[in-house]
Amino acid sequence: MARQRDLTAHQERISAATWSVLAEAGLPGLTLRAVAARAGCSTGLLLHTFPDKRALLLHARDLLHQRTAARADALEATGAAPEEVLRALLHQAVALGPEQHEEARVWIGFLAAALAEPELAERHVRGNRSFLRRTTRLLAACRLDWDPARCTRAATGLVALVEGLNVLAAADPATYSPDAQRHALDDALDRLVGAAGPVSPP
Amino acid sequence: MARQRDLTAHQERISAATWSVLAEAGLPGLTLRAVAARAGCSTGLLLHTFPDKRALLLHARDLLHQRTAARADALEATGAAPEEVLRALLHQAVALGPEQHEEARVWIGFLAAALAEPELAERHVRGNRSFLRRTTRLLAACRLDWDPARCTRAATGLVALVEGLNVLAAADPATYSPDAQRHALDDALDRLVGAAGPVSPP
DNA sequence: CCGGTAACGTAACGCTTGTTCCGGTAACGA
DNA sequence: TCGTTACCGGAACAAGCGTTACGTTACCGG
Repeated sequence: MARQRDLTAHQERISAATWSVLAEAGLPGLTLRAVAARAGCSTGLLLHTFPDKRALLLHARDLLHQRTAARADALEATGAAPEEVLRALLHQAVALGPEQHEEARVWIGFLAAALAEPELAERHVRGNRSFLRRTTRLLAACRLDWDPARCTRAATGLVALVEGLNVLAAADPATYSPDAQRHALDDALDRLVGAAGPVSPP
Repeated sequence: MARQRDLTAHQERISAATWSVLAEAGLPGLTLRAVAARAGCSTGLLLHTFPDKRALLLHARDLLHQRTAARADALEATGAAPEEVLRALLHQAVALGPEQHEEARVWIGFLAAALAEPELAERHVRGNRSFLRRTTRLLAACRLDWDPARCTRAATGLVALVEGLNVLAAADPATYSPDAQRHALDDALDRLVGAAGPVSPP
């Protein structure tokens, strides 16, 4: 036999390079050669790891979804009160630090690509609906007095607010500063699940 | 002398074709040949009307901003109460009908392109800040008891909500239906400027 | 230690892109 | 009516793209 490769490791490294290029150079700058240069390999390895560019994009998109879902699962697994989990979930979903900033840029790139690629659109819809379901579930746990329809409507507003902040902050971080985002998010949350404190005020 | 052209008409028609292609085929499908075909002319005319592709994009972007600004100005010129104007402004900014749906797709395309093109990013920032200023001004007229900082913060949340709804509805119109968007927007507005009625309830 | 095999880099291909250039054409003044 | 002049279409260009095919290299079994 002969040498054997670590296919999963290659996929991960190349997907990471895809994110990096997408965040930095945008959708038109996302070429196989740029990704290969960022990953420190040749275009040959790229197309030995993925059948074509579309598959590369899909895998990178799936990885983005898996990563955010894992973070959310970790938050829920802490066993904290639903109010806390909901607040933490939305706060970490918003673009505060430079790392989440890059993620927002990547997200926009994938979204723009999804408008023309049905397969990418399907991933986007699946991911966002998953986020919306999770938010609805947490909100319902906070407001036991609300019927499911009302929870869904309120959660829709929360998710839209979060994604709007992400999108706007990605393009104008000065106006949509971390403080401004936190305020906007907390204002909306306080209205729904009560004031800021983790437990009900005395 | 010889025949003379209507430069402005050409610019408008070509920019309209640019929107159409951008909304339908996305950013990667936006080629000069596709725009020319949609406008019913040759690529020669495109580059006699605009020096290059970048200038074409910038002009189309400016036109989008001008058009939304004109709609907003018209709303303010009606002389209605600021509560009504604010509500109407945000409702028409959200993607309800198919026409505004297409506009949202175009907006996403420009946004994604702006992440790599500084000149487009500048237009985006200018346009969004203008929208934010207008919202802040209207909100301040509704809530005379609030200080400017609070108005700015609340307006930031409103704008983010509107753009978030637009973005999400463009990719998943089933989940973010017109009804869902209206509810989310009215919920947020009712909290800030009082209940739904155009005038104060009896 | 060495053959053989799988993995990888490289170079080339065909295609499409943005852009340029020139020939034809339609309108205006005389 | 006719010549001139600006305008427009379409072919042609270089560059860059995704993709393919082939040669090289590095590893594992014997």
